[in-house]
Amino acid sequence: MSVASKWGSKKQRAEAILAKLKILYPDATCSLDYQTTLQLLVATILSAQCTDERVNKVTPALFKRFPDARSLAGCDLAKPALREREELETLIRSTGFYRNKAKNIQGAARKIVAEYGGEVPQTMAELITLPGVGRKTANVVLAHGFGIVEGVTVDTHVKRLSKRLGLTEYQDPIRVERDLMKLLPQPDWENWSIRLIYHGRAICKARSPNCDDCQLAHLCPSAGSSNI
DNA sequence: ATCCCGAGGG
DNA sequence: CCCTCTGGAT
Repeated sequence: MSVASKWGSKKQRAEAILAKLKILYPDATCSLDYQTTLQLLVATILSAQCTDERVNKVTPALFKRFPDARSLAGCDLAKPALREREELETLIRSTGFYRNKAKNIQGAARKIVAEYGGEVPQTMAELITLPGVGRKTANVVLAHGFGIVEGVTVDTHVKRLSKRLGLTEYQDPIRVERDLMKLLPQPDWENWSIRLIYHGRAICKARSPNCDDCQLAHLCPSAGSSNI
């Protein structure tokens, strides 16, 4: 029996999954800790290939030492930039990829100071010109920082679960995003990602998905299968 | 396709 | 030991 005949159309199933997610995770929000949009941007860059829990362990000291774009850019310090970057690297070291992340955070901060008056720009086109900022990071900053939903945030969890749920065949995040944008109502794009991430962390884990405890199993073509 | 990178789980 | 964690640049 085909997936379509057993579960209805892809779009119907997507909306049924969305409705169930809203019940399962009614209060789901971005789990990164931050006070300003700049801090949200920095925390999101740090979250690459790293748990949010770990990011939240380093950001209190990080944001105390470097509270805004100007301080991250090194403009208000007499110290040479290299010394400053080493200090930044030390503060974020445990998040992994720390050399690239430090370089990107400082590069992004400098560009924000030089070209945007120290304020995080509010468009996708501008955000993705910042070093270390791709479409995923830009979507997070736009949605949570500015309330602008231009697309669906596709990270490792959203990609994995959307594929397991039979809503896309692709691996490429851009194509996954395009499929999800067609299947889901625009006002739900952002909360879809947040809730799917919660579900991915708690139940539909990358290595060993807990299909026995999954409230979406009746809507999932991969449930109980080893073919995932 | 490959590299960057540490920490935690199994 | 190997895999994964809210990726992005080359």
